[in-house]
Amino acid sequence: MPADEDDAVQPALTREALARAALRVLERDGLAGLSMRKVAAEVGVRAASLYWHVRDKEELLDLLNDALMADVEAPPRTGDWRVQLRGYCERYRAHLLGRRDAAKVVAGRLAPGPNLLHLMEDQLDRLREAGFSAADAAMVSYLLGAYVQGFVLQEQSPMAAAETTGTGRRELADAAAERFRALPAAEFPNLVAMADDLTGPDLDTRFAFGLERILDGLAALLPPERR
Amino acid sequence: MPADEDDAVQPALTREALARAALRVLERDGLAGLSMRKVAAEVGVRAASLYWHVRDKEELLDLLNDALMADVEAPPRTGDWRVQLRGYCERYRAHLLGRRDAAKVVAGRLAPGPNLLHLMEDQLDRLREAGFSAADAAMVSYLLGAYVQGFVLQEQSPMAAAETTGTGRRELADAAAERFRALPAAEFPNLVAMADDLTGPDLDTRFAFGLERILDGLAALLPPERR
DNA sequence: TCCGAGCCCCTAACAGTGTTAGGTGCCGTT
DNA sequence: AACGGCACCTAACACTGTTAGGGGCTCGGA
Repeated sequence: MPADEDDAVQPALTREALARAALRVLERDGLAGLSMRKVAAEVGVRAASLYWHVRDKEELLDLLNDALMADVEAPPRTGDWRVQLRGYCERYRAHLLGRRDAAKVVAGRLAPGPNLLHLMEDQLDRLREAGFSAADAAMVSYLLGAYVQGFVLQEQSPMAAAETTGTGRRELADAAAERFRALPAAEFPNLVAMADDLTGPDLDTRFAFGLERILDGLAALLPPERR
Repeated sequence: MPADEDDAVQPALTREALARAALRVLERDGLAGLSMRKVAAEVGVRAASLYWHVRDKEELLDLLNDALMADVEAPPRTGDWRVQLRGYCERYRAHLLGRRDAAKVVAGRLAPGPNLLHLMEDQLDRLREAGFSAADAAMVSYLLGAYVQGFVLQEQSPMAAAETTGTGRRELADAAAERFRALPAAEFPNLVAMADDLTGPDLDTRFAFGLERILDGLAALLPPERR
């Protein structure tokens, strides 16, 4: 049984090939279904052989983490800082949303790989050019990262649940609203009254809302003529 | 062998007792070391018996999730909306930081338990009182949740690493700065130049920075006289 | 008083997990 | 021709979540 069509192109079993194989397994079976044995099979090898190239499963996940960051496209370098930063966050979110369980893999993983480093470099460069101080730029980068990772982490779990249970996102949101409405009104007056507000707006507009608030807050850091 | 000093106080094996046991195992062995067998042992029972009270490990984690949210103390209901909201986020962060792997457990877990519902209720109430519209209040709650969860998730992983490797946080940050400085300056000019800015400020000030930016952005939603 | 029902726990096992020890063939160098 | 190390292998270990089936225990009804 041919294990992998890459074998012709990439006969050597490198760490990069391992990362790509892990990426395919992740896409197929999700993070919970990603095992050393499956990744090994994907490259046509038995599990123990992976430990020649990689110390741990943890190290393989680090590789996978960087592979996940491979093709995040940076926004065009046109327009003011606000549209560029917005573009960055939107594309980053879309990228994570597009790969299965990406947020869970990325979440809380230190040791940024080369791909992420390039992204940071580019982002910091634009922040400096926009007029943010070095100290502020570093903080802003951290802030934006925390927001979009946190957001995607929360929105991607229901996506996975919807996939496995077969229910659509609209039905899931409606069910959530129903749960809020069913709460005892004496104890949770706001949750009951705001059930629609809490579950109604789709995640795109929720993400955009938060992002615009943050950008508003960042603008106050700049001298008035550069806002 | 006595399994648990709670046995005298709480002889019945309820779901709540299970959640508390899981909490103790989490504190002792971390999320990776939390197994059904260990939780069972903690309540003086064998693993298979847990499945009488709980469908899944997933369901046990839902219970654990809510147990984790048990004693987050709300800030005093004094001062303007800004100090109250800031207090909320700071306490929430401190609470998560105080329990081992809390962020990883909470991250991306849908189905809020009763404890979290009470928190949301209280927070929404204050937002409404501050003058935010129902739609805005719902969005703001979501935004703040994403930010602090995302932030704590990123900062708690190094804490775990520091614990297991025995190195202090300061040394860890210094090592990170060193890695940035060692990068090829032609490819990563900003990362190299800003190494200190990126790793220097401690996480408390980084968290506060992002939070103040967000609060600034939220203020713009309110009519000028209520800011 | 006996009997069944349901609750709550048990043992045993299954398939699968990460990881290590030790062995084996091949390939380039000396 | 012998050697060293690279890159794989088999076999096994301890552990995981989960299920099947069984056994007491207590209760309500006949």
